Amino acid sequence: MRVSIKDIAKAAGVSHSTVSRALSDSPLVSTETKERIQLLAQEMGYSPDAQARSLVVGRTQTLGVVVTTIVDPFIAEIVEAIENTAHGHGYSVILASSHADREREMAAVRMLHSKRVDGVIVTSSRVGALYRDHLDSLAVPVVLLNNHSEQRGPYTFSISVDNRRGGHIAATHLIELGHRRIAYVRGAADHSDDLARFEGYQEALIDAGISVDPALVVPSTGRVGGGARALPVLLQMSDRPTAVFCYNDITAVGLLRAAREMNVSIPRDLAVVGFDDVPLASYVEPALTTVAQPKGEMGRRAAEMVLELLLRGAEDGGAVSNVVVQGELIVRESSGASESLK
Amino acid sequence: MRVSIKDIAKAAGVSHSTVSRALSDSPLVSTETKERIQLLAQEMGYSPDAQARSLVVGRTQTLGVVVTTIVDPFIAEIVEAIENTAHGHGYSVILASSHADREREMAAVRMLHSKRVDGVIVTSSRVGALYRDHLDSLAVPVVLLNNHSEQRGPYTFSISVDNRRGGHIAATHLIELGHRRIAYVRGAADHSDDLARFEGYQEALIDAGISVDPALVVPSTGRVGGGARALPVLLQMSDRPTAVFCYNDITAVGLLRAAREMNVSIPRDLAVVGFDDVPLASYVEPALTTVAQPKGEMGRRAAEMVLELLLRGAEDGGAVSNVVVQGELIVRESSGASESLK
DNA sequence: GCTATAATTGCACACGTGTGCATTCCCCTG
DNA sequence: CAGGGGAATGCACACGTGTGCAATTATAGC
Repeated sequence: MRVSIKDIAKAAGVSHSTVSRALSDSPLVSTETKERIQLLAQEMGYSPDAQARSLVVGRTQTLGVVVTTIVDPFIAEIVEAIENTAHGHGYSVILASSHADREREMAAVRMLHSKRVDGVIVTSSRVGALYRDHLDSLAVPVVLLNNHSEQRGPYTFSISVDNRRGGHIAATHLIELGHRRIAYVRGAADHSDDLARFEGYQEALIDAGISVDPALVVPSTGRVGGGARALPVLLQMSDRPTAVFCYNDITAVGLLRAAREMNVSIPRDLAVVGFDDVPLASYVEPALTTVAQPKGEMGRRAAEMVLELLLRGAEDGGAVSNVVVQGELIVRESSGASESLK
Repeated sequence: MRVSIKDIAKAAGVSHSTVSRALSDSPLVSTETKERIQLLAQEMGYSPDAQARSLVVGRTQTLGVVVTTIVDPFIAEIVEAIENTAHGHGYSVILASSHADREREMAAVRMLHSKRVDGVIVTSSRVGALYRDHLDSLAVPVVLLNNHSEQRGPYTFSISVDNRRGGHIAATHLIELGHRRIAYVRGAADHSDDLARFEGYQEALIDAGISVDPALVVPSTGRVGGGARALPVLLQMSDRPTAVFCYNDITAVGLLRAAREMNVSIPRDLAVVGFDDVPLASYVEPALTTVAQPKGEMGRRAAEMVLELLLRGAEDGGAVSNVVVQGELIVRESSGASESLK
């Protein structure tokens, strides 16, 4: 049988109130009884019931995390950081995968609501207006990570990477290596991330006095196959590019693989830069130059933001502002020394 | 303000008991009031409090999952499967990372205990006797995934891959390709997984009438660097092996990378087989032949096992037996057509 | 119309914990 | 010695939900 404070109270010959106070180290209990009760609790194998406690104090010390899938190493790293900082503040994490399915996303929110989580973090979801309302109905602070809508509700805040600046950094890197004909392989059609990275790429070219050639922009899918199919398109151009910036690492990896099969030497024939810094990027051959998203930082700051909102009380959230974090260029082999231009 | 069944009761002019029954669709309530109350509940935005409910029914509909780190894609895939089947049965998952740290492992168990999870799944932890006792003190079914101790407590059950058979399959594959001098690169020194795979490897050789040459067994670390360092050792042997079975994929990947730098052609000069089937295995060049652990199946069965134990009642767990799942050989390029022998 | 029975609803308690308030006891001070 | 005050403890209620039992009402059978 599970032991409650009442059992301890009976064993110690005091009321359950005294036990409750003794275990929370209240100054209202004499030192000796406090020690006696604490010892007794340990002997009897007492474990406090978090449910009962949170029922009365109104807090569960629990954060809800909604992901599309935990299998994505990118997301996993964020969740890891969230779990770590949550743990550091005495919070635990309840996980829900949505699989980008509207129905499951709703179910997840309902579940988190019922479990009375103190706050929610949602990663990489395409948060529609409807879903956002649903989130707001939790009446609990919500932090959106890399979401694709800029809206902000009374309870929702966001953290996202500066895609435009990231695109700028990537293109500038190639420009500084001496490239002037730089292609861009796009992501999925309606993706706002893609748009921002593309804009950054264009700005970098303009800043360097290079005119933007629409012919160098090839549409793709954001997946491995898309990257592979993009390479021949680049090679068949009349005035070939000497470098390419890919929407994301996965696209770049597909392109790299195609390059090997077609005997195109990277970076001698074509310099390649990706985006995200997935684990694979450093394992691939040649290792991929990329703009790293600070996943750990994003997870950590998301958790910290929720915790701060919890401290202030949700209604005072006005003082907390959305956060934009910066990506970092990681130079590896695929952008190389650019021998082709020397 | 959050709305409870009492609020609904007041609005409907009935007692809270009737509301409770109406919402759980009890036959004790007339159809019309049932409908009226359900409608009212929806209008008022009612969300049941899972805490309060589980306080009285004694179940939280929650599973605790303890992992070393969620960043490991191997573990992530298992957790994904657990979350999916748990969700399918109306359970949610609370996640705790231990980082292989004894202190955090203990903290995780304490936390799960307080949160009153109905069951626990622990992946890839080196469960010491002390820790096992700690787990048993939860008085809740516990399933250990790929744990390294065979012990079984009153509440603990286990699911693990058949490492011995996996090693046998890997070695047999190489033998069938015509190899007779097959090396084995070991894992970390005290790892029981390594031992079992090694035994399977030896048995396969013996079954094929090939004598086991201790010189062909090289110690390593189970990490990338260890695999890289193992290659020169193999090459410097007087009677060189034509194939090598590595303790795990990571070791094999390190070896592959070293091979590229040393201009050793895989699989022409050396056939390579790994173990685990990490995502990287299919991306690496040449793609790695490996023995896949059925991660999805393991996660799913772990969750199902816990749920079944929950149904039977924990004390009747005697009828549930530990499970051993089989790995599957996935032939890719690194074991190739073995041209070197023709 | 009366009674037996079924249908519907409310009362009261339980789950385990926290906390405001009253109570008791003791010691100190005037 | 009386009174005041502080320290320590218990009482009782609250949190939101489920449920056994009693109470009330409606229905049916005669």
